[in-house]
Amino acid sequence: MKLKNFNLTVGTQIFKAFSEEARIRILHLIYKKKEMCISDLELILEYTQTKISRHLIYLKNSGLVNSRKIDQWTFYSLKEEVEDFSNSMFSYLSKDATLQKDLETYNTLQSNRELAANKIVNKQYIAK
Amino acid sequence: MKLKNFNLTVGTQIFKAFSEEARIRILHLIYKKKEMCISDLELILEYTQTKISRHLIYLKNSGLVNSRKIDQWTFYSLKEEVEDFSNSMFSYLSKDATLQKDLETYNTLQSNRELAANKIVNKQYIAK
DNA sequence: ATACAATATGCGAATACAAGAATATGCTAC
DNA sequence: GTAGCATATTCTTGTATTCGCATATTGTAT
Repeated sequence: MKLKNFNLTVGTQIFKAFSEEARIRILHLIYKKKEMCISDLELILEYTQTKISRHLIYLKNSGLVNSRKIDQWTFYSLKEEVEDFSNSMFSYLSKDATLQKDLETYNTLQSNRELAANKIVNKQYIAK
Repeated sequence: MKLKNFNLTVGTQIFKAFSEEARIRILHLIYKKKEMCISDLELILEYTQTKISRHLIYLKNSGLVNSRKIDQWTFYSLKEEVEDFSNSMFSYLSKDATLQKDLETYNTLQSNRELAANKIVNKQYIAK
């Protein structure tokens, strides 16, 4: 589903969201993994909790992500309307070393069962 | 021609360039009309000279535009490497009312021969 | 109730950005 | 040389961003 009115105002807001390294890395993981919580992003990106929390709130206020609580975790997911746009953007960035490494780090941590996502017993929670 | 290495660093820089209404409107006219000078942008967008000059220098430093002098005018054009990317971006924004109006204003001013582009006698100058 | 985990927020500091006014530069024409 | 035009730059002001630290909030487990 595409953004209905991608005008100047909405556009600048979305571009601004993508104009920060931390936000791109966060968005990228959300985009690839469908859902991410702060503590997992903390482990993967090695940012402080404050930093990640704030950027996620920024992204939520900008209308790029949704959030929902599962137990003590807040999971953030990409809004349907921006999936198409994000797809374009991340195809441009598909070769970036940092973003590739982030995905590898995710996989390693998941294999080692160190992610919060592993602690969710009922897998239906995670299923989109 | 595509950007060879559209990585995180280059990406955030380009996104930042697009995250400002004034810069988008300027870039859009450059994109559509191939070349624009400050005084023409001043007439069309009704921004101050300082504002336009600064944003153009910003865009040049960010590697999005080229510049060349013709007589007393400095003409700015899109860099080949970002044409593909700009094409995507402006297709998202193709329905925007402000951007459409800017093009109409350009046409009106050009018909009335009020643009600097009209004052260039030798049309070969403008031809890309 | 105490302790802990995940997340959010108030505060303060450093930095970056955007913009106008005035001025400077450089080029053209007379 | 003087005047005028197009553009760039300096100075300054106000505003926005980003971030860490410490603290608050909410929920869970014991």
